[in-house]
Formats: sequence, structure tokens, C-alpha cells
Amino acid sequence: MAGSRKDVRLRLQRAALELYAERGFDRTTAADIAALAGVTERTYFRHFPDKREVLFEGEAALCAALADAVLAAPAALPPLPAMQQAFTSLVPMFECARAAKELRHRIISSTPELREREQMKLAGLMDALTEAFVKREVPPGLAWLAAACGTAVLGRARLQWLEGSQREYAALLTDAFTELGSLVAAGAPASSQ
Amino acid sequence: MAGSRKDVRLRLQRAALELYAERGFDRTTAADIAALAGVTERTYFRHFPDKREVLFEGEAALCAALADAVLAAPAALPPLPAMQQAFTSLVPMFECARAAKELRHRIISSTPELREREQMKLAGLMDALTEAFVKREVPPGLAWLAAACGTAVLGRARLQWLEGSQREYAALLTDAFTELGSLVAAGAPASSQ
DNA sequence: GTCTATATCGCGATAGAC
DNA sequence: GTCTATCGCGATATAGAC
Repeated sequence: MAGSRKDVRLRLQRAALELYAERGFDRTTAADIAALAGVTERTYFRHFPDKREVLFEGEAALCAALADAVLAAPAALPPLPAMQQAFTSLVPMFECARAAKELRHRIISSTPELREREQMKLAGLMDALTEAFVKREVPPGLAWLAAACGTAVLGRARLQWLEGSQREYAALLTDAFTELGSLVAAGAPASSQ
Repeated sequence: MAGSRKDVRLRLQRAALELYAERGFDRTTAADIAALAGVTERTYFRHFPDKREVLFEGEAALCAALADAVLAAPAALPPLPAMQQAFTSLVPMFECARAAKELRHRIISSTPELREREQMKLAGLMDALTEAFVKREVPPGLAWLAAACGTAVLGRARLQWLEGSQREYAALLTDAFTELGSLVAAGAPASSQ
């Protein structure tokens, strides 16, 4: 019991990342993680509701930050440009701790159960963005669709970055937004029957 | 042991739907479902890998059908119009068994664990659509983004239909595609800095 | 922290369908 | 006779209650 009382969460997260990477998610028990972090299994479950959540600390904060950034964009901006500006303003937050994020991404990608949870977090992000747009007086239907598209664009940039792209995160974001534009421009405005 | 050997899966699905609706997902055990279907718990798990999957039978087939429909669209069509045509061609499949689908949707919406699984199925749909576009020679990046947008549009139409909209499914789809168009048209083509 | 329910899976045996 | 569905028993581990 050396100097350690409040960083338990952090040690649990690191232990989980390490064990999941080594043996894989299913061959790691909650007790294993707890032991490596120097606490009991019970303590693990007091910090995280299940075996997955330990990898998703801070996702809620990220959603909030993104939603706030959208709200902070000039009121005159339509949804897509507002998101482009908001996302770009948060690039510093996105691109920190790249190695750890890459490892985490590899673990999640190779584990269906974790991918499920990640999808859920993405849904939460969409909800947060939708709410932000509704506050900006965007009609609810459009708000939802805009949030979905923005999440997709962000996901595309993020994926390229996680998979080792040498380009700047901001450039990847700009590219993705441009791709979205060209995609819709290509198809007629959907007025066909 | 009356006349029953091959429809076990179907009976399990109906039993699950009924029990989840009555008592809720967490207050229903796999044994309950199995009992109501007239088999043992062990047999349940031979048909479905977990408690959730019983509600998602046929999702894979739907993905395949959508991907096929996209492939069947005229080669000259850009991604979005191709999806609009593909989705519209499958409207009959979408709008069958509305009451059952509404019930299922209510159950899933109110259960985080089931929502997770549903998100996962949506991700599978995106993958299938992406693959279809790649086969149509759409660059992978655009293909992924197109699939994401198409999934969003379909999701929006589906949600309105499931929540009781009186409009035709096909009309809901057209509207959603139109909304996407107006959304992107509103923002400049993202070439800003 | 202890205790418990129960989800999930492995194994060997049995019973019909072909 | 194989093959497959099912059963019954038992083991492990997650998650939640006390």
C-alpha cells in the first residue's frame, strides 16, 4: 500500500490496456486487471460498471467539448461549417497521446464487444451534437442528420490518423468535409423519383 | 413434445419478444425464454450466442439485400442516387410487419444493452454498403463516407416510420435524401480554412 | 467485502431424421 | 449406420445485492 489512493482509476485503465493488449479482452478477467492495479476485483467494479467501460474514460467529456465547440461557433454558420470549425478547434485534444490511442484502437477494433461499446459512444456523440444544433435553431430532423454526417466525417479523419496517416489532423478533417461535399454535389439534390 | 423441432428458433424469438416486452430485458433470463419456447436454457444458447442476438435475426440478410440492391443500380449513378434507388426498391421489405417492428423498436430503445447491439448491426450495414461502393469503383474513402451518410438517411426514415409517421416509407426516404442535400448545399463546399 | 444470481460455454449422452 | 438437435450436468466469471 504505497503512495496510491486517487490514481486507482488511472492504474486500472493502464492495467486493462496492457492486459487486453497482451492476452486479449476475453482471456482477461476483471480480477486480473484489479490485481495488476493492486486492488480487489470489487474495487474495479466500483470504478467501472463493466469490463468494457475501463477503456472509454473521458468519452462523455469529449462529447461535451464537441457540443460546446459547436455552440461556440458563429451563429450565422450553417451546421456543416459550424462543425468544421468546432472540430478543428479541438484538434489539440484529438491528437494528444497518439501511441496510446493507437494501441487502444487496435484493441477495440479486434474485439466485437468493445466495438459495440464504441459504437454506443459514437451514438452519444451524435446525440450531443444533435442537441447542440437544436439549440442553434436547426430543425430537429436536419439537426440529427447533420450530427450523423459530422460524426461520420470526424470518424473518417480519426480513423486515418489512428492508422498512421502522416498528414495533420486538421488537414484530414478538412479533406473529409470536402469529400462529403463532393459526394453530395455528385448526386443530384435527391429531387428525382 | 408435440409437433416441434425446426421452428425452435422462431419460437425462441417470439418468446423473447414477449418476455422482454412484459418484464423488460434485465428481468428476463435466458432460462425464461427457453422455458416459454419449450426447450432448455442450453438449447437457447446453441441457437443464439447471447441474450441480445435473439432480437436481431435476419439483420445480416438485410445488409446483404441492401448491398445487392446498390450493386444492381445503374453503374452510371453516383453513390447517393444509387442508394436512393436501392433503398426505395426495398421498401416492401422495410414496411412489412409494422406492429412487430414497432414493438421490437420500443424494447430496444429502452434497453442500453440492446441499443449497443443495434448500433453494431448498423455498423455492419455500413461495412456492407462500403464494400458495394468499392466494387462500383468508388474510391474507398468516399465509399465509406457515402455508406455512412446513406445509413444515416435510412436510419432517419426508419425512425420516423417506427414512431408512427403516417407518410409512406418511400416518401420518408425521399425526404431524408433531400434533407441531406439541403444540408450540404447550405454549407460552402468546405474549402474554407 | 462477502454472497449470489445468472450468462455463457464445454462435455458426454441420447434421440430422431436421413 | 452417420448427423444433427437436444438434454443434463458442471465450470467460470460477470455483475449486482447485501
